[in-house]
Amino acid sequence: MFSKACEYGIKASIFIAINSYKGKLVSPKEIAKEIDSPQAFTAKILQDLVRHNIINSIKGAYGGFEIRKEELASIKLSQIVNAIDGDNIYNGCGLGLNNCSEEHPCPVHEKFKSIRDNLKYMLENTNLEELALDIKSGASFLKV
Amino acid sequence: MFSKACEYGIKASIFIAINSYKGKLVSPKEIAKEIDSPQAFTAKILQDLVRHNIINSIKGAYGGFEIRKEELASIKLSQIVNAIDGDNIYNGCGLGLNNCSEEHPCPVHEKFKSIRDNLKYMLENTNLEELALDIKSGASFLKV
DNA sequence: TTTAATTAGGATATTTTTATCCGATATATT
DNA sequence: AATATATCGGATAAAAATATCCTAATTAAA
Repeated sequence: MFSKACEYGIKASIFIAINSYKGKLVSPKEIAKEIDSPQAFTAKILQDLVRHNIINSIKGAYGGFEIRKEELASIKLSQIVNAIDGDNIYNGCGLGLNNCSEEHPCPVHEKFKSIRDNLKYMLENTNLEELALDIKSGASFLKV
Repeated sequence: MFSKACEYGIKASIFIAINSYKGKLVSPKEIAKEIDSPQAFTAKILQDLVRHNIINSIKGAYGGFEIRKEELASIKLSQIVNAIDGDNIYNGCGLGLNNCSEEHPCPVHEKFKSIRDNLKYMLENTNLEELALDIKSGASFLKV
């Protein structure tokens, strides 16, 4: 469904969100340990998220990554997915046709429509704050 | 969503299905042209589908690929997807956790559940015959 | 039985994705 | 100003996915 990079990006964002709640900055090292991902590769993804203005980086000593508290509830999963994988997963054709549309549909166009739309709706209506709260309460987990 | 190989596999199967209706065998060359895919790579995928008993090959002169007419309606998209990409797309965790479950869910487990289940249901309840009939009637298209 | 047509399959190449390494740059503290 | 601690970013490596090429094996027809 998503690329490895995107899976790491989502999990990293959630972990950063949890810590930003407490006002704590986190490093790629801590993140990679917590989400069980390769550290250097994860760092690249973090840079990508910074460039897309999804997370914030504080450079230099005592630096790290954070997400501004007031933005936690407004950052949607779709932003992270789109930043890393693009929008093909929820906007593209299921069989890879470039010009698939209602007027010129691929064989699975109708069958995929509701699935794709549900996915899109879900990604656009799930925010980081709710995901972070579930981790904090022990309702969900980032690894193992 | 699916790999390129899987997209080609689905489209190839549909094209073979259409021709098998008429009792006509088709070659990798014809298939690749019709679904707009690289020929040799497509041929590999066809071999894979043969090994999985989804399509049938007739070797030697005047040979080609076919699907037994009586099986057209019973071959499901899920079989093709599973043969080429495995079942991860509709059975695996959205964030790649190995042991994601109701008892130990990833952060998006609940949110993904209905999407994954709908996808699974759709793939398991869509057969090659209906897809082939839509192409034949001009209701859907394999390329461009 | 020879020939031509066709799938099977191994070897290899290319591209993309995933992953690692290291020096440059930035910055808070001493 | 010097130092220690971080992120940034370029170079490179490794693995996986995608794609190509060539020969072997098979088989219908002449």
